[in-house]
Amino acid sequence: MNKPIEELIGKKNLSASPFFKKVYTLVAQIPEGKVSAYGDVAKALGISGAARAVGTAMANNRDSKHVPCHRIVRSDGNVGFYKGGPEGSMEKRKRLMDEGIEFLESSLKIKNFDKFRYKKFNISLQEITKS
DNA sequence: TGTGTGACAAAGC
DNA sequence: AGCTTTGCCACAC
Repeated sequence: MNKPIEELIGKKNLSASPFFKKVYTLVAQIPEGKVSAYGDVAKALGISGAARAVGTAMANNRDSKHVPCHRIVRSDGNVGFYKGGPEGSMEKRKRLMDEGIEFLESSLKIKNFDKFRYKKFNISLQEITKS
């Protein structure tokens, strides 16, 4: 038997689990030119302490075409990791800059984080409730 | 059931 | 302003 592709590329198939599906649904709402923190997403789901779990969800995102995981950053304005780890941080920064996000000079930190921060997620009761 | 993992966060220094 | 420490959570095995 061949190994599943997920294993070959270093990702596991977490995207099917309920929690991650909800996360992806929210992240998909973030418009271009806006960013949100891992913790913001967790909070929107009513699990304010699950920032770390949101990070896990991003690391295992299978559908970057519809789930703009580069728009999820750290609560202090640092871009955080991308595409599996710190190697991707610069690319993440570039992608965000291309969308109009401003950065501090030679830094991975967003300037005026507040100004670009998106928190108003639309959550239907259904999405939360459905286990 | 219990343990280990990680793209985090807030507090402490 | 930049560490380190400690707490957190969902999920895989």
